[in-house]
Amino acid sequence: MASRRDRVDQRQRLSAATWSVLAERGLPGLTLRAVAERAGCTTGMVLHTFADKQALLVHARELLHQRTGQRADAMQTAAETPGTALRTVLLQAAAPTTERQEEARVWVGFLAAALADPVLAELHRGYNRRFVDRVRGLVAAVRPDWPAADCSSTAIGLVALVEGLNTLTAIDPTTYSGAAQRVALDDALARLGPAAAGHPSG
Amino acid sequence: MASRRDRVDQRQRLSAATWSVLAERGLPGLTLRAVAERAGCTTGMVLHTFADKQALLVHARELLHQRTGQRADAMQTAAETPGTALRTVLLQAAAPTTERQEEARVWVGFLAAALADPVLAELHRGYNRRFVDRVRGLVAAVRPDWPAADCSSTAIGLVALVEGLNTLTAIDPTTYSGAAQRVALDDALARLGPAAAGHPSG
DNA sequence: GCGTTACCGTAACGTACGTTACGACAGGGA
DNA sequence: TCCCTGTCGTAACGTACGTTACGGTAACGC
Repeated sequence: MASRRDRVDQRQRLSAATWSVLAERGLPGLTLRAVAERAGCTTGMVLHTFADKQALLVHARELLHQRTGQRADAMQTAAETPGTALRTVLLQAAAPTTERQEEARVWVGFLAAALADPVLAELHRGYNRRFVDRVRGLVAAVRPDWPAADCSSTAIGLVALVEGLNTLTAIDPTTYSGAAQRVALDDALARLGPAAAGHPSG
Repeated sequence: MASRRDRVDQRQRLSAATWSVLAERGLPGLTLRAVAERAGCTTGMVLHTFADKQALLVHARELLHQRTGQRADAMQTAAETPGTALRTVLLQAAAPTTERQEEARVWVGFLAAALADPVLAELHRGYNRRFVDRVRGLVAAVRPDWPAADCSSTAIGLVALVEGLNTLTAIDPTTYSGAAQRVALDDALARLGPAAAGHPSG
């Protein structure tokens, strides 16, 4: 007998609920009961869809990466030049809008959870290294004249800047406003030359 | 009757134990029992010294800021030029050594706790803004010819870079090694001109 | 030396967590 | 129609948490 309900859809809805609770209540408030209440079901259904809490966390973490990754893909393919691709990818990875600030809080929550959960830590490292690789490739496309080592160090610096903006915006959106993030990013991109400079239109 | 034991010393030892547990077990493992065990006492003594868990957390957070602030003060006053002052202050704020990586993990833990605790959040914002002010002053000292707005945005960018390095090192010390952090920081400081360039001696 | 007072370990309480077991219910095959 | 299998809500379990109450103990004032 096949499944009477859509299991994949249920997993996604529960992951979204996990994400929502994590953004609103923070890591200590992320309980199975809170997730079930947000998803409109019971803990029994949650643990019937996922084996345990860690499986739910892992799937929610994968969902977060999937969303950000798809957005980065869209930005990268839509860009006309490598310079705009690099800038838009980095900018959307930061948290310039209120919606992205929620993602930033979720990201910080997963990061803190990963410090005590080896599985989440390994996921986090993998995703972040993939992001560094993506940025490294874009830097190399913008500056083909640079040696690989320079592209790598530049990519690491850019990723650290973006994730730092993410982290700081999560706790202090006033100081680290969207405009301030754009300025900081364009400032860093200015070292790559005019090919990666930001446009006035945003 | 005066206190028979040194209350101040006890608070500091308990805060250090809080810090130690937070670095080792992460935020979920930070319990009063774990802190008491690490400090070599019982939960009764912990809650006799601090009113509740949040008071312990707040004091430990203040201790972390006190240590980093004192280190920054020492670096700043020992520096011979504003350029070296800015560089050393930023570099020690990052996590180039194993010891600082432990601090970085603690910092991330407090950050995640602050997302759900308004008191810790306000503390975090205050400390971070003070750090931004410090960096802004050093940037202005290095480049007196820059307008104030440029100094502010540069300071925000440098702080975001440093905290980003902190965050990423906490979970992936391999990718974000001490050498990589120095390169990324010197790369960003190169935009301030030769006055803030890093010395080969480290 | 004795009463008082502050200190702190012990033990328990209530609560909330993750997890498990069980029963009700609904959809397909014979 | 009857059964059987999968699905999910209900309720409970054991555990660990923050917190509180209480008793023993050691230091100070007299």
